[in-house]
Amino acid sequence: MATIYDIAKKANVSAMTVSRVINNTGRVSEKTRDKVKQVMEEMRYIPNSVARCLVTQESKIVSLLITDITNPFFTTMARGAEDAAMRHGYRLMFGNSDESFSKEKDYVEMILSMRVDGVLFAPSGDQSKEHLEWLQRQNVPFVLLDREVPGIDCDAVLGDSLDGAKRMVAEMIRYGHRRIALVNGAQDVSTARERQAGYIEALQEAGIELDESLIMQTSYSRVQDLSVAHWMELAPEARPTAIFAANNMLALSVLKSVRSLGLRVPDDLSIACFDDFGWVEEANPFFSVASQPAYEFGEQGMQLLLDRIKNREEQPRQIMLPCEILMRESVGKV
Amino acid sequence: MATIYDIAKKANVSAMTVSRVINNTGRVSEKTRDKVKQVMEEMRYIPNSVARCLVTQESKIVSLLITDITNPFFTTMARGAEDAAMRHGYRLMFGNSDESFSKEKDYVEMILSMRVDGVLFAPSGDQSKEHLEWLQRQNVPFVLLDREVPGIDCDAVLGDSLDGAKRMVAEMIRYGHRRIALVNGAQDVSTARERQAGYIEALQEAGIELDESLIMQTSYSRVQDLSVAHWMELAPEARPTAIFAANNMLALSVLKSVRSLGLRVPDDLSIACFDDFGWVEEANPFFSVASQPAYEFGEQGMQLLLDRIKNREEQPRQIMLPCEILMRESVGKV
DNA sequence: GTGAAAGCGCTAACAT
DNA sequence: ATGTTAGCGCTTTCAC
Repeated sequence: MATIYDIAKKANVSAMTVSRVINNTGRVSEKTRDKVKQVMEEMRYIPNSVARCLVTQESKIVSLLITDITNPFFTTMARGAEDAAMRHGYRLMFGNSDESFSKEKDYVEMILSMRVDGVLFAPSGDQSKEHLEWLQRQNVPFVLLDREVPGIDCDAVLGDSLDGAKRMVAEMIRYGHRRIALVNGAQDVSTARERQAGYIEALQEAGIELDESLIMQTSYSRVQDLSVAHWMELAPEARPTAIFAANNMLALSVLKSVRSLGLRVPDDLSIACFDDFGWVEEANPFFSVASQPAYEFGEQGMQLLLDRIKNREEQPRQIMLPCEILMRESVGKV
Repeated sequence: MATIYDIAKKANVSAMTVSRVINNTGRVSEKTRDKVKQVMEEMRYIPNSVARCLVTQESKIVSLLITDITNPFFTTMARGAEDAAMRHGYRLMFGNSDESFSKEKDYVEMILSMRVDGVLFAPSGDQSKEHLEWLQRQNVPFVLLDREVPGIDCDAVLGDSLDGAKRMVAEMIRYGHRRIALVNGAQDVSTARERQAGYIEALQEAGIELDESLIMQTSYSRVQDLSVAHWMELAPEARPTAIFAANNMLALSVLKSVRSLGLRVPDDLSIACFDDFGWVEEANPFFSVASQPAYEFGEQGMQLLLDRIKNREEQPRQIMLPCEILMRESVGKV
């Protein structure tokens, strides 16, 4: 590939002049500029951002690390982050940790060694603290998305998981459900803890006694073999009439299991969950959800990150985005 | 951040020795190696891949450019590509062109200037030729995914769009449908042309006359305002009893429009489409689809790409992946 | 087994 | 308005 020296030689100027033309910096005469531009066209010159990054110490690239690229909540978030980055002249590099600590580590290593300017980080869990401290030590700005990490005080865009879960469960209670099961993500993820707390508060306020056996701890990632059979085989009075899933992927796993038992939703069992299904839900409104503004998560997170890159000394800012309770077909009255 | 010189100084060796330790290349005595490793730990050294890339002229990064990050077909493909890349010691950089020529151009520029080792490229349409020729001129290896581009002879992983569409439409005919509408992507995308050809062949073989007014040309990207009202308002004998959507996103748009008209699927109208919905469909089997092995698209595409990076002179290879017809609830018998 | 020198492609700082 | 020099952090080559 052509370098600025190739251009310089052919245009009879110095490399520095070529650099000035490329970056629109410093004074270059109209005539020289045109000549250089013409030669760049001819030789199909493309600036080497690797070399540029090495000297300027900035890449104009920010990284977005999400935990599940097949989850519409995260891909919609990615779209928001992408649009905001582009608007400000930054390029976005996606990474997908797949809810896995070790894949997350791989991506953090890549991010660090590539010297990106900042990271939008949806942590896989509390252990991500290690990775975040790594970023801090290397002085790489980051913003947490969707999930907090205990012990890390930083910029973040979070949803109100406690409130959302509480309101959704309260709504199910209003529909007449008294035995509501919870299928939760792993306890080392902040949103899972908060959604469980919201679930418990809603039950308490309705005077319903908490039944620990109706809580299933699993994982936000695609769970292939999730089964609710042990609940559905209970005696009628012990059997849950509704299940609250702590995220959308879990709701799909629950639905799969329910369907495989030959049961219908909502006739035999109601299902609600956190996070919606983006485009799918819009066309095929089925699940009752506590919906979070995914696009805004990405957009506002990117805004925080770019601010932080400009000014590293500011106080950390936390943004909490509200969620909306949408009751749809999947929850029936008892 | 620490450099190899910082390490070298502290370990009382030369930078070259540090480099040897990092890369496990050349002979370094046990003692020196241990010492260097220890200092690297202490100083939390992270290699600067930007500097390394500048000298070695390779980044060990490949790029995956998809056209819709919210489409499960492409995100599943991304997972396949990611897994295959990781297995071979490459990092993956995602890009999302959003079915837009100009966003695609931005990403191609970034890819070129970052000097990635290769590109897995799902083109936005025939005009992508310009971008691909750009890559060719700069000698960047690439593999086409899902869509061909006329005039570009290269490695590719494609689905059998013609066959899939033909079989799906034939199946709908077998269900008793005679008036089947087609909601298609843009004509400048190879899969849209082929799916239309398959649709037409199936009708011909069944002796059904083609009615041009039952073909709608739109775009694969999320179409907010797609309406099928003009068809549904036709006299009963002219009205389609089924709609074949050329991809999954279009099927959702169709469903949305159908629902807004107060019609039920499949009772009032049947819907089928190309590509399935991944995880959603698995739990909630509704759409009849011509399903493509999305994960394998990514996986095999990455394999082709890494082969190509190793050996640039080989003949171009094309892989055609079969698709599977899955009849589900959304198509009823007439 | 280890080190010194040169250079990857670019830009910042300082000439002219 | 344009050019020269130096150096970003690393590896390649060659010398010891």
